[in-house]
Amino acid sequence: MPLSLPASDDDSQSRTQAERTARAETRMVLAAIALLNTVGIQGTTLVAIGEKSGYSRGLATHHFGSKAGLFSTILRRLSGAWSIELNRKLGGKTGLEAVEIAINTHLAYALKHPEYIRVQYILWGAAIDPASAFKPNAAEFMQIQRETVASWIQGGIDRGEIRADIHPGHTAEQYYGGLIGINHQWQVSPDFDLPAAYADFKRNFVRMLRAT
Amino acid sequence: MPLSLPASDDDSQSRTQAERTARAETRMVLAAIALLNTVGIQGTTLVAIGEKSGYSRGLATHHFGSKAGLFSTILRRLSGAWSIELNRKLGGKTGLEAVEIAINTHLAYALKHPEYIRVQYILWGAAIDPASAFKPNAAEFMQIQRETVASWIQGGIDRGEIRADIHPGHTAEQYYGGLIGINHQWQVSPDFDLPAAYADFKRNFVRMLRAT
DNA sequence: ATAAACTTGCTTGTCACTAACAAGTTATTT
DNA sequence: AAATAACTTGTTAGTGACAAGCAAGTTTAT
Repeated sequence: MPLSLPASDDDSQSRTQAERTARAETRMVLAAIALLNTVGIQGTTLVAIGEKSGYSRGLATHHFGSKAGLFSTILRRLSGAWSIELNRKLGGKTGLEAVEIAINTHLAYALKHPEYIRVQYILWGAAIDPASAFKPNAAEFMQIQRETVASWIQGGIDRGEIRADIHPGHTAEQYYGGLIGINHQWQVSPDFDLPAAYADFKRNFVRMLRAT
Repeated sequence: MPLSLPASDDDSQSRTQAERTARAETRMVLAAIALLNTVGIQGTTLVAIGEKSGYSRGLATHHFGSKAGLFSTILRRLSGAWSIELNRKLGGKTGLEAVEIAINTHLAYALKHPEYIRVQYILWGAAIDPASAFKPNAAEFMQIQRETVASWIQGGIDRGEIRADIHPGHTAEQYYGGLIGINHQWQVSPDFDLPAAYADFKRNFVRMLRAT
């Protein structure tokens, strides 16, 4: 499920129902991402999404059911696009190498697609809210990511390149916590030096893992 | 500016204007904290705050000007209460000891006042939004906290107990990032083991700092 | 093959609720 | 008692959500 529209997105050509729906959803998701980046959650109204994407004011509500449903869909799409990118760069590697590649890919992705990362953190931030309907969504994604990281670490331990006294699960939490915290500060503080923070984090984290 | 009301908060007694205003603000802030913990940002309406705190539906708007003004006030109050607590525990210490005390105090505070920490992270989460009016508020608080942490680290370097090749500013970012990330995961994942994550973080962070 | 019957996608109408402002009322101060 | 500050009530534009209707696409019967 790619995030962008097909290259030739010509209007006024016949489509099957499935294509029509997919096209409408993608266009609305893209409109919502653009709106979230400029006018935030409050400003991203269901009416504005429908109209900005070339449909009626009612379609977003009809299609996503609710504003929370829309955000849930966006998070799923963004997570999917990120997973594809990461796996492409990883190529099945594990251990220290996987950790380093993952951190590098995180930074590169944040610099290449800041509008995606920004939306991801806007929505993750909103997911903390007790009434957030897409909290399970965010929690599940993090859970899966943590388990992936833990498996890399376990692989490194098995191969002897990562210290044996490290707990993969807890360490994956530290890994993800570090990334979340760095990105959070970046989003809030306009002059935050993201590359420097990533470099520091990578150096410290790898040094902590490495077997002596 | 304490977060709670004075011990004897008797009704129907004469007050000065300043007392009246302060009492109203504190009662509304407490009502808002309770509402944020249960029904979230959307559910925390200005009408509900006024009525829950024993006033009219219009007072919250009148007093805070806007919903963002209310949240800004809450963040200022929470930050103030936290700073007092931290300085009480620190007693002017710096270096490795200060870092360890600060992390311990963070955990203890989160366990003792989860409703305060929760609101802090709900609002910090909302501060990521591009349209957030209290983003400067959150950014300033983090900035000050980072500078404080950097000064502890500098003190430790001067005394030779912290490695000299460490950059205090960048390391303070890593410190705060770690804490933010841990708390974020705790807020989103109900079964997250906060004490274990704090223990891990403290061990790794201190080991990274310590001069060999 | 084609047209009617049906299904699904999309639009318009409507309603309860909210933030915000303005104007009025009550409490404190001088 | 006049003036000022705190608080309340009246009102409005705008939002999310739902319901009913319309149009495009798909299936089935002849």
